Amino acid sequence: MEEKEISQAVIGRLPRYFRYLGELKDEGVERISSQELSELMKVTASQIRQDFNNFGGFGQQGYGYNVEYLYQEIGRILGLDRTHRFIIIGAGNLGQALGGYLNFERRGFIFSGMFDKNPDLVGKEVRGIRVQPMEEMEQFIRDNDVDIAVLTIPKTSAVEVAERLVHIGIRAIWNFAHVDLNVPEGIQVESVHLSDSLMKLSYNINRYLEENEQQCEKK
Amino acid sequence: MEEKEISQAVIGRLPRYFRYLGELKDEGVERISSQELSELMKVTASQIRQDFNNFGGFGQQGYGYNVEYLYQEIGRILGLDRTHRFIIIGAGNLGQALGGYLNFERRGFIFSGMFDKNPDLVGKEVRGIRVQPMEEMEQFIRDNDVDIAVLTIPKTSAVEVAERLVHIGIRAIWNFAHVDLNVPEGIQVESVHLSDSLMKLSYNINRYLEENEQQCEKK
DNA sequence: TAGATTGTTAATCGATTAACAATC
DNA sequence: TAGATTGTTAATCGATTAACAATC
Repeated sequence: MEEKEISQAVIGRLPRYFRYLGELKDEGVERISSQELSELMKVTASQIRQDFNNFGGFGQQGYGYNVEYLYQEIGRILGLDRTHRFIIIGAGNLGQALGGYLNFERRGFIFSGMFDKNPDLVGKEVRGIRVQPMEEMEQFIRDNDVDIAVLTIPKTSAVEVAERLVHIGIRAIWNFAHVDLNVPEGIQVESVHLSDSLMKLSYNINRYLEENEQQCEKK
Repeated sequence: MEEKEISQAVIGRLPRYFRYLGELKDEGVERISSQELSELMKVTASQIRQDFNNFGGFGQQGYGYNVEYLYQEIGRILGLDRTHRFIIIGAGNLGQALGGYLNFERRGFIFSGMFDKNPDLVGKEVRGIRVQPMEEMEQFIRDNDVDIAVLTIPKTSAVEVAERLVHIGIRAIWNFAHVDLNVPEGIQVESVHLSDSLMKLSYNINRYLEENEQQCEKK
């Protein structure tokens, strides 16, 4: 039974489909064609159909796709029908921001614990969760069936904490530290490198400026 | 004078090169070959050479690349030799986290102003910057030569605020709201969709679980 | 000069788009 | 049945990798 591997390019587009379908659903739209969806999302209808057909036929010839059904199926593919318990390591502003973000809860991501090595932050509460010292992390993960650890700590400590997480058998790491984490196969890492994102923006600003300067010179 | 357009795939890799080269530089490494760098970064040497050669020849046959020089050149390509003034719109935890992030300053991104529509937050200070009411945004952008607006507000207000920013002639938007912003050509938008990132993680966790379940069944 | 390693061209691979037969 | 639109195969495009001549 050979399962074809789905490319990460496709996976990366699923959340966006999910978002648009959720909005359509909320607006009471019942059916949509790949053509209509393509105009809304500014991608090709071909790509939409190809993407969905990686997972089986969700549509019906002559009709299109049922919004509610497709929404649910994509949610299921993304694993949003299961619950995932997560802890946040690093109780600074970013950690607090993520802990307070209620939309995660709606998608089955349960904020279960928070840790910090700074004694001043220990004991503080974020959305009903008390910040604990780092020493209690391993025990807490074991006792509370934690799937995901969110790293909102500086890169200097991130590597070391990641090693502890791997050792205790964490399933996934959502990494906000500005460093690449090397973990064994089977442990999932998703990194959000904010400054990389900002640098890309900077490049595109300046590229645009330069193009315009050239055009002015031509005149 | 036909300028070849650099693909966003390449641009997206530049910040990572920049980061590794910065670390090598700090460690006092003087020269590095594409082969060595490829082992460090876990990409192919071929890709590294191709990427760099989009911008001209930075290396020397038989020698490799000078770390310091390459680091500077990539920084320049990314526009990090210029300063960019940014304001943060939305003074919640995420906005405060970004405002407090000192590393941006080191790269030439100057935190200049902060705005919120909530009167309770107006007047509060984040790293010496006073939160102002939304009404003052346009005047502030005009007076302070602001390049980038960072949106850390809910999606409901993000679309409306983005329109105001476009109207006043902002150059770039760094968007953390969970919505796609449609802006005219020439205004740069870089979106960080945190829940999309979390959903990708969720997919990969569950994919791995399912693969293992299948393997168990086989036995 | 000999060895190393780039810059660059050519080959391969994968992802996107186009086309259309299948079918609701 | 006729029209619409999917699912899927084939064509195209772009990105990655391999190979090697140029050259430091």
